[in-house]
Amino acid sequence: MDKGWGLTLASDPVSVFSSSTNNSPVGSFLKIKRDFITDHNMADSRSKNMFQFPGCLSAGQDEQPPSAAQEVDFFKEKIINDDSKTTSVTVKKENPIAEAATRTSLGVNTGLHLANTRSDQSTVDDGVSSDVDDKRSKNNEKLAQLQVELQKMNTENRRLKDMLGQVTSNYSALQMHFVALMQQHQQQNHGKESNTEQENVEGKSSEEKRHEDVVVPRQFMDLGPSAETDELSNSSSDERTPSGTPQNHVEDASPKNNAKPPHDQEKSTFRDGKRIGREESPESESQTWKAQKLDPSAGRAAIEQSTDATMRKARVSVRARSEAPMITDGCQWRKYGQKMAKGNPCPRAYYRCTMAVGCPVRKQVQRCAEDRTILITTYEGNHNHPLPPAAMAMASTTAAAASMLLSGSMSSADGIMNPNLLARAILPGGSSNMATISASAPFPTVTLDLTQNPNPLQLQRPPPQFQVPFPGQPQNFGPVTAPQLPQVFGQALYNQSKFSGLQLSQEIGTSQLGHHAQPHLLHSGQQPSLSHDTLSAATAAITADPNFTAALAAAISSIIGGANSNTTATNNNNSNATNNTSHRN
DNA sequence: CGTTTTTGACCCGCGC
DNA sequence: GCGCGGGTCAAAAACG
Repeated sequence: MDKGWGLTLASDPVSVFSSSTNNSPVGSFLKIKRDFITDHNMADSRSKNMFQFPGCLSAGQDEQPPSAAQEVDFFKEKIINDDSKTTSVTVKKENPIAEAATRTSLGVNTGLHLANTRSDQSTVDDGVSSDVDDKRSKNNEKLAQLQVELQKMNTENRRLKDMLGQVTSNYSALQMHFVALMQQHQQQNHGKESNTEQENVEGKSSEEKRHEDVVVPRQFMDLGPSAETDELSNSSSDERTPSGTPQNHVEDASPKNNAKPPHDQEKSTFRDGKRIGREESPESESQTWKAQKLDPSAGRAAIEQSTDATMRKARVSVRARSEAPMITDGCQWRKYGQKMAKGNPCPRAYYRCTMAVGCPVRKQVQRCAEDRTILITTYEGNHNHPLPPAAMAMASTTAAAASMLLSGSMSSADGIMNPNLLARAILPGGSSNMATISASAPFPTVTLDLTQNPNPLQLQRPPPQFQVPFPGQPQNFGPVTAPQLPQVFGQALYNQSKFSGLQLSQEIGTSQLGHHAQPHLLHSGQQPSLSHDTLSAATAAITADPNFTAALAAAISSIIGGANSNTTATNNNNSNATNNTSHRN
């Protein structure tokens, strides 16, 4: 995942600009974006603010050389000084001198700096020569020029800032849009699943379920790199040894817990940390340790680990109608516990992902007490392994929602996210019955309600705010550029439709899920019910707006881009290392 | 025989 | 400090 589109949408200088003002909703976006963009600068104490993201939104941090943080800091100083320079000339004269060494050492030069340097040099020269007053007047002229230049830069900075705000806003909207899409896909899948199972004898349900768990993912494995991703992975995921991990290495790799023995480390963490300490921690620690052995820059692994821990605090609850004991989300789960939850006669089942050793993802499945046809599945954590496209739908959905939740909680000063923002992002149409947010402790939770069908696929109307021209955007978009998007997105939609029985053309304009003709179970090689015509028409409509296309390209690339770097199902260590997103997550 | 599920026990945080 | 509830563990049972 080399193409973090966060990097594309905003370079570091811009991201730094965004860090100065964060009170407005746009500021919230900016802050979110900044976290994505500059989280390579957050390996310090601010790493707690890091959260991973599905796809490669924070992939840049893994690609940044260790000096990247310095560069960012430098820019910060630069900005501060730029601000100050607008008010005073004398300050301007001093700071550039002080900064000159820094800038020179960093190999970064700005026109401003050069001008100041020349000014200083000219001072010396003039001092040697004759007229001091003339020299001063010249200097004043140059300073005036510098001021003008500064004003220009400030203006451009503001423009970039605004641009970034728009970009991040669009990004957020897109992401939640994607979430909504995935929900839709999953919902359809649920409907298909439940119908199928209703037709079968009760006793065969488990067999049916397993059949689906196996067949459905395999069915789409042929999507290959274009659809396969490790969008949720964030921690290096070699084959892990769940136990017997050399914990001393872990300590070394975990700067926060250096002083603590591993056990105390586990005990001292939060409730969630406790879980991590108990079983995820050995795994993650093992990952960290291995990464440290294999990768000299293993310190990032610890960051990733903490990122993962952060990610696990967010939960995504999916409410869906299903007769099956568990919704089919493409992953393989193993039940490790069952409890009777208070206030609900139905037991709550605990599952953990078994698609990869040490995958920290868990989920809880419980039927709704009021309506037992509703199955509430709560996901937690990020997959540290590649997912089949079938699993991607739900995984990316939940990871995106979790990321959104975390980003939202981080974006506000008091840790409470802006629900309006999310509601707008999730539901451009204004409906609010699809996703609810609970930021209450201990775990912020996003509930995606698939039991009611909102206006599906708002993609048909490109949101009007997608007007960012994305100047210079292609630089980091990687292979997924706007002209390629129709193919990519179309393929993605097509694949998703294959996976979940999404009926794009039928969905548009309809609002009742139950009215859909349920597609037959799709088998390998079988065409989905969605025709290419309708698909292409919808794709064309979606991609008609080039700006939306560009933004969507970024979103898509963030999710499926991981396949470019890694398509192996055995080990995605690389992608995890470069995909610290999150997410993904 | 290996894997998965079941289920009682255990741990831990939180509220009283 | 104690009880409660959520979450996890791990031995035993079930399954293929």
